[in-house]
Amino acid sequence: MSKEQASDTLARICRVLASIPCGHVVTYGDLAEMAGFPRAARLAGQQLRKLPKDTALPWHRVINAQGRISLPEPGASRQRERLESEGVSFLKGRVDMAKYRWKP
DNA sequence: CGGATGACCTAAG
DNA sequence: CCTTAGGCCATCC
Repeated sequence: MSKEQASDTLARICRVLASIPCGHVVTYGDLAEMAGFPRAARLAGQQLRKLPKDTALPWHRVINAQGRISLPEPGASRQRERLESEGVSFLKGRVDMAKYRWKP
């Protein structure tokens, strides 16, 4: 794979990421699929890991299919705070997917 | 070029 | 609810 493609992959992920509405969430699998990479959930995480910590993109709106934070501390706390601050509540450590999952 | 890697997913015990 | 096992995919090294 050339560098060009790798860079484009991140660009695609970011494009979708930026389109996620405030107060909603998507799974890694969804993000990958919407970016054009069906079944490449792990790729989504790998790409998100590249984002600078001060990015303006809503990286916090991405969680795993179980509705749980899939990020090691201290990131997990920061993600949860951001989500709660925009209206996404947690119950038993999980997000109510049926209610907050964004599906266009 | 080929195995290792990871912010994953699902089913099953 | 926790653990194991198998599958997946592009990128990394």
